[in-house]
Amino acid sequence: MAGKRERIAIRRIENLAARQVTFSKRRRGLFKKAGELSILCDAEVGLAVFSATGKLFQFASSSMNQIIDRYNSHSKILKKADEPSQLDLHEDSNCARLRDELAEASLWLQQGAFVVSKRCIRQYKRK
Amino acid sequence: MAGKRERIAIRRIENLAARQVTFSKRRRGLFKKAGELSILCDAEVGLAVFSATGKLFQFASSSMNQIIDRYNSHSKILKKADEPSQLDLHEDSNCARLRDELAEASLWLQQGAFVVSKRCIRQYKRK
DNA sequence: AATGCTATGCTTAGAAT
DNA sequence: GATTCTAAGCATAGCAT
Repeated sequence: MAGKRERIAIRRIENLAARQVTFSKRRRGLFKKAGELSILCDAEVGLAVFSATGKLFQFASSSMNQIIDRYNSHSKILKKADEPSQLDLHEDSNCARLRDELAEASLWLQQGAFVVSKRCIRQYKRK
Repeated sequence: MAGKRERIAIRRIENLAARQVTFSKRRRGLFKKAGELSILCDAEVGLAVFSATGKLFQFASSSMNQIIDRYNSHSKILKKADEPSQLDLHEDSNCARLRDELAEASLWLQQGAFVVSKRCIRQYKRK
């Protein structure tokens, strides 16, 4: 009845059912630990997990977009710290990123059977 | 001599030295678990941690850029993970969610000395 | 700041539901 | 495919170095 447990090797679990169960259990454990680390140590944590079947699971102590932006700026600054006109190099990518985000948000809303309200747009434009 | 251990509450550790030690230990544990999950379950895992002092630690089972790209193409389309409540999972409405994202993107651009172009807004409204 | 120790709490493999 | 149960295996809090 009770499972007698042995240590497992860290390699791909071949049995599909066992792999799925382990994925479910360990994923929950990982997300819990990520949340605990962010709270205990005042850290910003972002975690994205894609299952073998392509499903996305995510955790973000703040918001994932904020973390990705911070990651990108961190990486770029590290890579191009000696680059004099750094901001200029980012213009196109920043604009493209924004358009992508707007497009994604729009798609998200459409699939949620919503339409972006004109009031949201007006509020946004006033900022 | 041996530390008698009690369960700890999950809240910010006030003592700086203790917080740093815990950050170091738990961060290692978290990265180890992330790697194990990716191998055992054939999952793609990306993890970014910013310490309270702004230092970046990252893990990616493939490459972080690849994971971010995959995230961007999935995040707004697929349903969220089963992760127990974090800030960005509980917006009251999709409208608020969108507005926050737009504000975030706008802030990002402003920090890069940009203003959101009106053309971006018009493109967005047409969708 | 990082590492070793060890008792204790937490995670989870395996089996059953 | 998720959840429950139990016993092992693991992670780690508190100290000491």
